[in-house]
Amino acid sequence: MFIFVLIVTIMLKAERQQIILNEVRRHNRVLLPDMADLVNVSVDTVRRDITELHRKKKLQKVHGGAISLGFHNYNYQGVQVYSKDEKSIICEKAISLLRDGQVILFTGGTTNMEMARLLPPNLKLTCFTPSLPVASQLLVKPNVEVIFIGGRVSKDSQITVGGSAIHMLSEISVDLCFLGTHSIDLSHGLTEFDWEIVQLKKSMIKASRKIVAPVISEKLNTIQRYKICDLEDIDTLITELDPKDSLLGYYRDKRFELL
Amino acid sequence: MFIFVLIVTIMLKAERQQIILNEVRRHNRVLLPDMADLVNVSVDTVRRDITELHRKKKLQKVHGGAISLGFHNYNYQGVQVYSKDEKSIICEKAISLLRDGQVILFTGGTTNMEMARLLPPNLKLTCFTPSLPVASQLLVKPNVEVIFIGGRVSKDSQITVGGSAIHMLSEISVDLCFLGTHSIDLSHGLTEFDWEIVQLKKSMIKASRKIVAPVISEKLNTIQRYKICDLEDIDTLITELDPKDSLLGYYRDKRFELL
DNA sequence: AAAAATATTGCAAAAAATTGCAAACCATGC
DNA sequence: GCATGGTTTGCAATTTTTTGCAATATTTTT
Repeated sequence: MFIFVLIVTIMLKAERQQIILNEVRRHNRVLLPDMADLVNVSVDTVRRDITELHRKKKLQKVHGGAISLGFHNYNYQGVQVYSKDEKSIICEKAISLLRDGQVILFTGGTTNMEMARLLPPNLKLTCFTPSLPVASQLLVKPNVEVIFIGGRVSKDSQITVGGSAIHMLSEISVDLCFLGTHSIDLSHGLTEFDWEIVQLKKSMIKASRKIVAPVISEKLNTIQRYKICDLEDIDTLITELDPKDSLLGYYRDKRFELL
Repeated sequence: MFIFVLIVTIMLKAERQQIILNEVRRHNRVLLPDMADLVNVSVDTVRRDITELHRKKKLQKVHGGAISLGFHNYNYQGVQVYSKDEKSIICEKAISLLRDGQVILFTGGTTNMEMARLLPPNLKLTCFTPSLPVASQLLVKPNVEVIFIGGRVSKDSQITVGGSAIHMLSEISVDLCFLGTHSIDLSHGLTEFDWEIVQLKKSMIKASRKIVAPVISEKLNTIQRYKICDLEDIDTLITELDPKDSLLGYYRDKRFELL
């Protein structure tokens, strides 16, 4: 004998959209398949619902689901005037250094932001950063815990600087620091044009066991006003060039690793 | 032997509509065929009844049935069109409270974000916030100094939470706090569904001399799981409604200011 | 560069809405 | 009683909406 118990909860479209909207409001970010499961319809239908709610300005439709209107995501498309290839090569090399469970420190800058964007979603990390754009990129990675270094935010760079940030850095110790920089030079080391950011980066160096500097070759052999550290202070230099490239000449004599 | 018992209750139209209306109020939503079954008429008739009740604004007619007006609160067509206007009305009132030189604390949420976006460019403020979206809006204001409250960032809300943030808050004291909230109720006060955010907001209240709560009327008389504070703890309640609006009834008896 | 996930589009079946219409019903007044 | 005009109700034909599916692009991830 078979007993079929079929429980079909018929749901109105309006009701369904209400549930989706509540879920978005509550979690700020929902995935399409989750919603389809929740309200028991196909993903196509949920997609259509989300599209409709998007048209009505009740939420923001994004690839893979929806986010609440208040949820700001930095899309620095404009910044990508840089050759994307060089940057992704560097990021790829940098990401290959990462292992599950590590605690990482990211400075600001477009390279670090791109790197955060390219992090594989399965990588489990704890990331500290004083950069708003970097943080917002990291936030969409499901397995990354983000800890923001607070303090006064510099308008230009969208990085927290100043005593409070430096104090917070003095209390942490991380495995790896990806140190973005504006200029690098054989004799002058790493330099920057903003005094406050230099102070911050000095603290970051102190807080990190290993320093990795991703540097686009354009920045090689340029100098800015203020010094962050010597070449000797960094452990790994990453460029998009072949390590045998002539541009890297004297850098090879240094003790750090060249990728 | 068959016994047919046919009970036909002859029903007046008004009576029928009252039953439908009660059913809607009780269940928040009804399906058209169910109603036809309940009141023993064709679906066409019920449809006509619902259309009529919809015209009279007693319920909301939707495809396949009807939903109660209270239920979809902040969802439905008419409401959401105004949603942005409501928010700007609130923001305008809130911004009118600000003076040059003040030190302000913004929580997260869409209202605070919108408010940050609408700040007049000439206003000179120092703003603390644990919210990434709010911070990024504040950053484009030339005369606003932004200080970010650091700590672990909650993925859902893009707000820093946890001990570090609370500690940082314990060291500051500001003039005004714009306290966003999910729900407000006469007897339950301000409530929220996320425990960590509640803790954070409690700290924010302690750090502020004056508490202003901008609340869209949709959120009035709703309750969430965890309590932030009593109504008595806030100094000003801002809604988009006219202070004489009946919805605000008992709120007028409270000691705080109503805008 | 390949693979996986997500979007888009067109389509068809089912459900629901609309429309026109006629029968039934009600209240008047003759 | 009976005719008149108005309302209500159910029915059927037609149109619209909703929904899932499949084939095809596009985006994201590996």
